[in-house]
Amino acid sequence: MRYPDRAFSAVLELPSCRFGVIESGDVITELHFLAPDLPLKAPTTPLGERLAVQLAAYLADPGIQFDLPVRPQGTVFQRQVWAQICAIPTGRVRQYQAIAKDLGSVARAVGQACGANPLPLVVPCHRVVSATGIGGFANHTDGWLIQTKRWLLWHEGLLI
DNA sequence: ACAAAAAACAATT
DNA sequence: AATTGTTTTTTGT
Repeated sequence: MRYPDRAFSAVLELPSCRFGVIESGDVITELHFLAPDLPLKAPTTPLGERLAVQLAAYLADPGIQFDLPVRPQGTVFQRQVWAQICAIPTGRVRQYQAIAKDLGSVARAVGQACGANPLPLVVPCHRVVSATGIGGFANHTDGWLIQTKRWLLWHEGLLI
């Protein structure tokens, strides 16, 4: 997996892994799931602090919404997919197919756009699943990343 | 440096 | 195993 060259302004803790934050100026530009064995790093910026607070709130109650200044950058198609994903309410899932149909595209293209999502969790790409199973996560179909997707769905009451 | 071609991809039938 | 749409990487000029 390829990590960005810029440094994380904070590395927070999730039950199944770590969660890295990258910001530029006054907005968050990227979030990344990181391997569970990485060292934590306390937020060094007001924005990182704010995310840490909201993350803690989400861990306590999956119903809360993230409210952060973000700058999503991507192609037109990717932003359309991300907009569809943002429209999925907490505790609900949607299939790649369903989103593809709305956009006049195909499921596989939607999956690829999900993988390109720079703001996982805030843009809840974990709520998008395949027709036959759980689908992939962060460009993996197994390993601790997919475990993280399972955990998130479970946290929202969608899996046993 | 650019345009074209090929390959890759979180899927579905 | 064939196919889909989009993005990324490779190849040719």
